Amino acid sequence: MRLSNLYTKTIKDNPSDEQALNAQLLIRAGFIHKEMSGVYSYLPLGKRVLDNISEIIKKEMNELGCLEVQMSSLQPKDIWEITGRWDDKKVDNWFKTKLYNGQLLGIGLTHEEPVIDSLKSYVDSYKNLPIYVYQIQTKFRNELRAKSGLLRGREFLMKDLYSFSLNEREHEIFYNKVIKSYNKIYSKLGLGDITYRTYADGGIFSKTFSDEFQTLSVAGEDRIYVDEANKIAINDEIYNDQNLKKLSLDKKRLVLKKGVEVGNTFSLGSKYTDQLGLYYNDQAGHKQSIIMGCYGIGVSRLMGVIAEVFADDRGLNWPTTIAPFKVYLISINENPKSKEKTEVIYNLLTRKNIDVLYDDRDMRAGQKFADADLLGIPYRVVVNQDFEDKQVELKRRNKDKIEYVQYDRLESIIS
RNA sequence: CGGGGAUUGGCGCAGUUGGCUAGCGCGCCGCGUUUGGGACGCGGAGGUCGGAGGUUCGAGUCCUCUAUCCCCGACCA
Repeated sequence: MRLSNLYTKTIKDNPSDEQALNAQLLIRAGFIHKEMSGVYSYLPLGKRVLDNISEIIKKEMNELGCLEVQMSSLQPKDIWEITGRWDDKKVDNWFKTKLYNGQLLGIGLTHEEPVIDSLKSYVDSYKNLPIYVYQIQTKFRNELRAKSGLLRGREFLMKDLYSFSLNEREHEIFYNKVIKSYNKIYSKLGLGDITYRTYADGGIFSKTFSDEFQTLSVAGEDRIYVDEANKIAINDEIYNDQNLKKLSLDKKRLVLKKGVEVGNTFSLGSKYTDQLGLYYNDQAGHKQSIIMGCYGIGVSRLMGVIAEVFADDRGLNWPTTIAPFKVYLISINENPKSKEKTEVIYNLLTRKNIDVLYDDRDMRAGQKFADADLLGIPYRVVVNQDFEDKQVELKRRNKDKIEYVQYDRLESIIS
């Protein structure tokens, strides 16, 4: 993409209505636009990052044998009344609205009820199970207080997976596969070293523990006790001697840190499937309960966390796997010859499916460098008329070293 | 929802004890000089001060209400 085609532009001053680093940088760099508190639009650059994160997640989900769907955001209240979760006293962050005829609707904040309800049309035999369905969809939650930019919004993108298994044993097996898969996802996103599986409260979902995935960050609102050597943690909310013993955690190894919850997994048993009447017939023709699990990953929250933890004083710094573009291409000391060479490189890399952001604007070098840094593009390629034939300058966003390479070698270095 | 802070061109800010045509920086438009780390000069465009009501000869400045944003707390299946 040519930068001259991008309508967003960078700004030097931090917005006055944001304190959170992730929001400040993402707004300054033109990745997101704030619509209101806790609600952001994703602009061309931000949309690419969001899509890249989604793709990584999708790939892992599909490898687990999960099927992607997209459920509705508008929700009828009756199925939620069956489980008691329509009640504002039980679930206090619903957005609710109504049709002109007076019928009440909820705006989706999670999808256990509707996914179960829809499966009733298709599941009646043990032969139909297991079923794993997921979606990446915008969720709406009427938070009392939105905060921290993308970390806690009222409208956000989330991956939610629901599993339906024949029995507890099969559920456990799948549940553990999801945990592994989640670890893979966070590694690919560059967060592997600072993201911990964390024991947490099962909430109203279940009496047992749930698993959270917490990424260490000073911006986090969760307090977790981390066992670094064993790569495990426990949330402050369930931290007590009894639970430590139950989970066989060693108090002496635990260090208190702040984390951002970037994922969670729950074992739901047959609570919701029973309530909503989703059963299967076993081989003997007897009605059996279905064991359910639900598994979330905050996609837009991840974008905020990643922006936050990798940023430096010059701006964003995306991992190569999710950067909106791999290469920021600059031609300076513009003359016809170097411009021509830059065009050649742009076309070459683009043809090789490497995402290049070509800064073809008529601007001074300093501004282009500053923008390359602020946008956090992993590789910067500079063409200068003084360079010999095929030589270009290559610099990584997170390193100071500058190297000079032949441009036909770029592809192998970058990918 | 409790407490604290904020609201002045697109963005970031200043605006004395109420007083004259509401300033500055960034950005934007034009011309010229520049051109490897957010250049410089000259000339322009753009705001009625979040909203409503009130006090006053006179309100961006004072009072009341209200909206929105940020932070702390509570809450977060």
